[in-house]
Amino acid sequence: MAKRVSISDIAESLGVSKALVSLVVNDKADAHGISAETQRRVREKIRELNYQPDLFARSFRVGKTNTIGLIVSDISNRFYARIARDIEDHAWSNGYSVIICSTDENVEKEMKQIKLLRDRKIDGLIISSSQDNSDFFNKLEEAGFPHVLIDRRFDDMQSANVSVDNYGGARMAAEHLLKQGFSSFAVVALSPDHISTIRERIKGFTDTLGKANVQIPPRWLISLPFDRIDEVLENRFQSLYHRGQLPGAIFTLNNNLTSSCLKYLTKLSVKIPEEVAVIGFDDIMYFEHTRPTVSAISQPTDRISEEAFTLLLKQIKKEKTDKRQHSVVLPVDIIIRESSIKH
Amino acid sequence: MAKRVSISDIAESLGVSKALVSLVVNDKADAHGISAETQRRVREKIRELNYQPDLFARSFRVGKTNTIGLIVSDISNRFYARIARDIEDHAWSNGYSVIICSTDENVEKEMKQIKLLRDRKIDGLIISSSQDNSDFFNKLEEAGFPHVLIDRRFDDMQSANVSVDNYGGARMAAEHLLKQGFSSFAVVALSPDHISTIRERIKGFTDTLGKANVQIPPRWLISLPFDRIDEVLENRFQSLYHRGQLPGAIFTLNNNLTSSCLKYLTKLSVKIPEEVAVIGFDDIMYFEHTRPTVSAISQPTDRISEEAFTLLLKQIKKEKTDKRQHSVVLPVDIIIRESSIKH
DNA sequence: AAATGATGTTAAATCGATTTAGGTAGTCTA
DNA sequence: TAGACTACCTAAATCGATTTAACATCATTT
Repeated sequence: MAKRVSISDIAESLGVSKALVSLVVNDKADAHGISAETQRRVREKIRELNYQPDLFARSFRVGKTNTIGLIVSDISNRFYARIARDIEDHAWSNGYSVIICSTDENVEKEMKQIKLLRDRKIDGLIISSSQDNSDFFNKLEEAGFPHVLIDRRFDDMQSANVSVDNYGGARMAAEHLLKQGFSSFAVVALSPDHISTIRERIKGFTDTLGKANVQIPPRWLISLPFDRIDEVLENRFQSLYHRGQLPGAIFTLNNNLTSSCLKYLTKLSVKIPEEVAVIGFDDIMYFEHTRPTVSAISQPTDRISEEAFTLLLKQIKKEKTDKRQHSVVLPVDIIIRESSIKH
Repeated sequence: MAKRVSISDIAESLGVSKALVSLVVNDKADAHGISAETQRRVREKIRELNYQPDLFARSFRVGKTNTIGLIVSDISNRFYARIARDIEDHAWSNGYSVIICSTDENVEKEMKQIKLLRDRKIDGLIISSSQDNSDFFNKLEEAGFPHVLIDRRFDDMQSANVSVDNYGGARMAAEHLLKQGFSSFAVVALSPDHISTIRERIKGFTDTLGKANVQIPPRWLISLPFDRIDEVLENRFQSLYHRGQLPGAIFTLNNNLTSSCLKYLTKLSVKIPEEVAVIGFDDIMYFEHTRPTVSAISQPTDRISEEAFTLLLKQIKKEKTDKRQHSVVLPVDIIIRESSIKH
């Protein structure tokens, strides 16, 4: 394995200083009055020896790695997979690489990952956090570390953040179901109940039902632990089914939960939407093709990624930003398909 | 933003050398006969000043970054998303981070990404390559750079690699369709036709049909450009449909293609499987819930990830490996659902 | 002829660690 | 008491770049 050519090799073989070579490489030669002829010779030698600057060494020196971190609960979830892809694209076209971490909704793991990423000297972080308050990120903000929270938010939050109108989306879902004439409702949620998206979606839904004087009884507020969604949901559905206590309509709080509901209702031969209607938060392509096709609140993943990356880049480049543009809330759409149409 | 505590700060405040502190930090103190008392003082000071070694500087010095690269055509494709997640898990539990890149089947982009990742001094690379020959990777192998090819393979390949039995899977699909009594067949493939998975799947399918004296006419060999799958497929289906030339059964070569077929056949109100049957390579969870449910050849993504990471780690750790264990081919399963059952 | 200015270049510090070949002081042996 | 040995510790090189202050030359001005 031939040793790599370093800046010293160029300098020595040309009888000039490393400084000069560095200046040429970084296009600062003119500004430092290096003669055109010398620059030519350096460039020629660089080509001749196939010198490629060691980005790692440079990063070490200048303290910038051109790498950002992306932390989400699970990169294989379609919602986050799409966001990851979009962010990767934006990163790539701006010369950044992205390190991806999945937390499994585990706060401790998330903390370790953030620590590791900072040790690795990433330039910035985009994160959908599982934490239950903003303390940590407020500290990060104070420390001036570039970061953008996506998807989930906190109440007294200083950090830049991009989220969607969860409350509004849930309200649309509720209004739609009410208009269809359903009268009993269940919510299938995720169990760390401090997560803002979950809270807001539940609130949007129940508030709207409340206005129509509809309450959701506790047995229909189903909250599933992240790592045992399937198992627990199947049990709950079974027991509700056998007691004849299935609701008229179910609002599921993310695409995984929607899929699981589909799966276990189907397994019980419960007809959707005739016996139980379903509408979910977060739309994915497959809901167009399932049996029945599934109604969902669709989130603009591409815009989330774009806004988040833009906000992050501004912080990294230390551009002055208006704190009011710091917090972006994007609109959602309701996509009505068969699963929520009253028979 | 308070400056970080460095090893010199510890050394100075204690009146010892940086070397000593480093030895203590790296648990090499005993081996170097540093007295227990001194070690205690160092550790105490480290705690007191909350010193955290700069991993980046360390990486620079020792030439290991504890970072690996993962390059695939599209991280938002469910197949790769799952693999990414699994690899990330293995990496995390072994102290590695992973940088993810999507190539969009663009060889030039792939080359640039590899170059960038190597510049960033990743310790190893797992890649599903879009290249059309093994030259580049053979060079990489010669250079001793740790890497594992996944999913796609090359003929005269030196590099470690993990793939599945594409030929066998395609044969199963063909045999199944023949047994169902279908007599005319189309293949929906991806257009860079040098990709091994595509080639092997086509060959496995056509070979098997050939043995039953069935040929596929050119109009039913549909090859779609990666970036315009939907657009082109819709056109092809429309023209076939209007000329009454739809085949009895379609074999689609990956989960995206399967989804697209579903979409555009449905759009034309073509009944699956009554008018056209469908079976796809690569199973995803949703195929259990689509209308109709979709038959597919299922790949063991978890084992692909596991084998790939294991092989990579061995190379990174420079463990002697038997070249015969260098090339892993995993078995696939056929999952028969409604879409391929003859009416 | 001295001062000033312009032009082109470099020495050396620096980033924060790791590593290796020694050095010192005290004790023990012959 | 010289030499060897032990126990502890350190100086300095190194990884590969960037950056800044300063230094030669030589030409021009006063």
